[in-house]
Order: sequence, then structure tokens, then C-alpha cells
Amino acid sequence: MPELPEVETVKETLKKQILYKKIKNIKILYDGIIATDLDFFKKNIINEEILNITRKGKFLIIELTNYYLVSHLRMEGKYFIKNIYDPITKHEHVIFYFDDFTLRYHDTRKFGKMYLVSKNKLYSDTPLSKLGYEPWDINLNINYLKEKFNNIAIKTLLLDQSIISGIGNIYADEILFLSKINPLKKGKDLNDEELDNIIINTRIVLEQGIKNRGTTIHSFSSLGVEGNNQNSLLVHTREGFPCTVCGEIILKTKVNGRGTYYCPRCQKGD
DNA sequence: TAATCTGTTATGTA
DNA sequence: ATACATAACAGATT
Repeated sequence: MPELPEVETVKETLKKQILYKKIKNIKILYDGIIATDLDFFKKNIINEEILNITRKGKFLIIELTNYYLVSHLRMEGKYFIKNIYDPITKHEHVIFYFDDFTLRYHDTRKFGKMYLVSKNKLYSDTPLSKLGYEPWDINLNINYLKEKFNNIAIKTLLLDQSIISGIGNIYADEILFLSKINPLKKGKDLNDEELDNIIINTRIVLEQGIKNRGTTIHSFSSLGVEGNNQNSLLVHTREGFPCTVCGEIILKTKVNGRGTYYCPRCQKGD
């Protein structure tokens, strides 16, 4: 489920379910999910208590007694709470055992990653250090974007996690639609007003996504929580439908290999 | 039916 | 520095 609003939703839901619980055992059914040393992971996660859960970009950061467990859901990672003896299903790859329930990491495409690191290595041994500002960071301003935006498509730049962290393919389309900017326009060709609109609309679009508890398109719910932001999307997945602003038919194209929806009239010119 | 394409992501290689 | 392939799988499309 994961762009920033979806991960934020998972974080809040997980907090209600596993905070202050102790991990009694772990079962790893597919090693590829574990991005740090496997033996270290298996050995040290036992008897750790969940002290807090936070988020940075699209990463979940689970603070344990002595370590951080960092989890990235990539395309289809999900968590489910299940009973201890519920049968293990095909796409459950990591199972955390607590006293009277289990937390199961489910991922049909197996792209997700987990890192278990000592507390002083949260940034050095995970990809967190590469992330740019959170959308609401005070340092995210026009000058920062001018410094970072080069001669490539703005859509691609919005997906670059080292500039702003947390925007994914759905919300990038929505941000550009609200900002009336063509997805292929080069980042360095944007004027001050356009850059300002991007910052403002990034915040609006992501806040709305969080309020709606995420967007549920291809996959179903995580932790039983279904987002309903898909009902509020203005362009993404709306190919062939009229633009809500001008009535023009929404088009779909590809930018840097990613499906991209836009209104050819509202978002003219590249 | 089978082959092909697509996809809420990110990284490594060229 | 930017584009492309890759990871692995299911569901839709040709």
C-alpha cells in the first residue's frame, strides 16, 4: 500500500496493536526481505519490546529495546495481525510471534525490505540517510527546489526520494494536476510561482491522503484498514474521463517508465 | 492457452 | 548524470 499516507496509516494502526508488546519468536520464510545480516536479525530480535513506531518518508521505523527495526513496504508489503496457529499463507514471509497473537509481513512481490540495526546505526546502516526533506519540513522552500531541480522531468523529480521524501506515483500525478504543470516539464524550467505551488500542493495532497487513510487501488487493506483516498483522486486512474476542472479528457502516458495521468488542457506544455 | 504487459518502489549498472 | 534493467508475482490484456 505504500506512499507516505499509506505508511502513516499503517504506523498509526500498528501502534494501536503492538506497542509495548514483546517479540517472543520470529519465523522468516523468505530471506530476501531481510536486508541486514540474517543471523544477526534472527538472534537479536527475540525478546525485544516495541517501544515506539515512527515514519520517515515511506519507511516505518520500529524502535525496540536495543535496536531499530526499519521496514519498507515497497510495492505490496502489508502487515496483518493473526492468531498464532492460523495457517501460514503463501505470501507471508516474516512472522513475529507475541504472547497471544502474531504480526505477519505479507508481500506478493517480495520487494519489501527490513533492516535490524543497533540504535547508533539507524542512519549509517539503512537508506534513511539518503532521504530528502519531509513534505512539511520548514527547509523545503523555493530555493531548496531550485538547487535540486535539474533538467529532467518534474514528475521524475517528485519521485526522487532524496529531494522530497514520501511522494509516490499516485500523489505525484495529483500534485502536478493541482499545480497545473505538465509532468514532462523540466524541473529547472519551473518559475517561482510553480515551485511554490508544488510545495503547497504536495502538502495538501498528502494531508488529504492521510485524512482518507491512504489510497487503495491495486491491493487490498493492510491490517484490515482500507483507505478511501481513491475516491478523491482527480487524475490518477482517470484516463478517458473528463477533467473535473475543464472537462477535457484525461490522458495517460509514460514518464520515466511510470504510468502518468494528466489533463492536456490544464497541464499544457512541457 | 500462452505470451505479453503492467504495476502504491528503489537500487545497481551502464 | 541520466536511462534502463532488475527484483518477483498476479491479474489484465492481446
